[in-house]
Amino acid sequence: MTEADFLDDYDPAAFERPSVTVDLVLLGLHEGRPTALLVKRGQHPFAGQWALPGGFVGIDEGIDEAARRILHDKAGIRSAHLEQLYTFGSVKRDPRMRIISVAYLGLLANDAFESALKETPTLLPAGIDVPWQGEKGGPVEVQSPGHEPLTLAFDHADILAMAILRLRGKLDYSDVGFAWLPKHFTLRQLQDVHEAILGISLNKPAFRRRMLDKGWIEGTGERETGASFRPAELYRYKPQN
Amino acid sequence: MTEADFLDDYDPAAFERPSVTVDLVLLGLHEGRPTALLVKRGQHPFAGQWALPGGFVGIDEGIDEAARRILHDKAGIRSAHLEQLYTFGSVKRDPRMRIISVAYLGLLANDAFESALKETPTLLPAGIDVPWQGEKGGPVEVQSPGHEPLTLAFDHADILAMAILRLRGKLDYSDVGFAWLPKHFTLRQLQDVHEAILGISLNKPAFRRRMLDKGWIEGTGERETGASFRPAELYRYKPQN
DNA sequence: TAAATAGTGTCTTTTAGACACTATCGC
DNA sequence: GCGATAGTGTCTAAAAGACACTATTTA
Repeated sequence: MTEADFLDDYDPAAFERPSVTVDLVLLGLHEGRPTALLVKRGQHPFAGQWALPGGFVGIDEGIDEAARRILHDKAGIRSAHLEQLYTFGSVKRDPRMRIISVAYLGLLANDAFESALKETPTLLPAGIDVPWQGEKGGPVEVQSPGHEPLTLAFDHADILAMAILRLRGKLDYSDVGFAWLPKHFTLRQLQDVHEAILGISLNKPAFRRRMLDKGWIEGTGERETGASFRPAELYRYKPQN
Repeated sequence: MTEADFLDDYDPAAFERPSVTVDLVLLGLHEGRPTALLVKRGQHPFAGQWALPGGFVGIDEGIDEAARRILHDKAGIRSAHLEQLYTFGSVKRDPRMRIISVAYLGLLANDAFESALKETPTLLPAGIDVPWQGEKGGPVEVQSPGHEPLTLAFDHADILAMAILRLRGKLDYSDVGFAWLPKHFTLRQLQDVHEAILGISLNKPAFRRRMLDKGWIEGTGERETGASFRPAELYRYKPQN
């Protein structure tokens, strides 16, 4: 082993180290469409533009742990479906310095989403236009509550687009479709979630068959209340197969 | 904005920074089964055990760039299908210091795989047992060329298991299935690749129909040579849809 | 012509879409 | 009963598995 190899393996101080951050794509279903929670940047670069909430990873903190901490610090949320999305590490992605960012996808149930908005009024619920464009998706458009198009800071538009793609891709072989729903939900609500994520409308009988055949949900025997028409049965997510 | 927020945003020196590395899961099809290229660790920790090839990310180097550099430095390979897999960032994953590692999946065509083995004899081609275990996969067993079970250093067994899962998951909606094949290949070779990755055997007519209907491949009109039986037609991968 | 694999025809099974129909609630 | 939505029956279309059959090459 050469000395260079030795140093490669043993002396990390020989390398200048990048900063590592976590950025969160926090998505909920707001006014019927996928919506992300954004924060406004106060300083340059990208002052005044909207960005994903994020923060530095502490030296004694795992990255998943950091993501949960930032979820709490920036949005006041203690529990959500949180999964790692992708790591963005181009040299120039932050003009100030070298920052490698591990992006996380966070799915917020409606109550968590609304209470985050209420408790942290600086958060912006930005609607996401999800054009169908075949399976592969395409660029997503992010809009202010007044439906004005928004430009995101840094490479955050790429991160957001990747989050939507991931969500779509995992929709029918994982449980992500349930993250936006309360514990008990109707099949129509579940279908609304799928339609919002895919950006298309689905066939009702086929959807019901598919969901029931998967064995992921079970009826509770209870029915929804408050509707001025026939109340639907409430289902619950049944974790294991 | 409080001073703490200001520092959070602007003074990365306030944080001790982790080291960031790239680890490569380099997979080829060797002796009929998925096989990873491993390097032997000379020093503690995990001295004498096998590990994924990896290295530090330079401060002026993007992470994709670092992955390509390490692919070349450690395995002498200049071109391969290389995609980011997942980022591993537990605090204790390296007992010496805080290291966050971005894992990459590299798929090597047969000629690249064999020439890497020849030019870098310290690389070990470790066979991977891929039990079917439903769609979700399970733990993978890694074996030496003599079929002895191997224990991998660090959390590299987890990384490898995730690579296999990724490969399986992407098999029928992406082009990863072609990465292990030469430019021109027979449908039987393509099916062999799929069967090796999935760990099950597939129905021949159904497989052929599916592949041809996808529109991803086209016949070349040429036929394989050297077989002592009816030669199969050679196909090529047709990139765009 | 024998051996071996390439490649196909076709039947069955499964799954998804279409669409109309019935059921059940509040008012 | 009316309006509205829940929930289902059934036909059709598309896709996948099973399996036997034909085709084409070398030796």
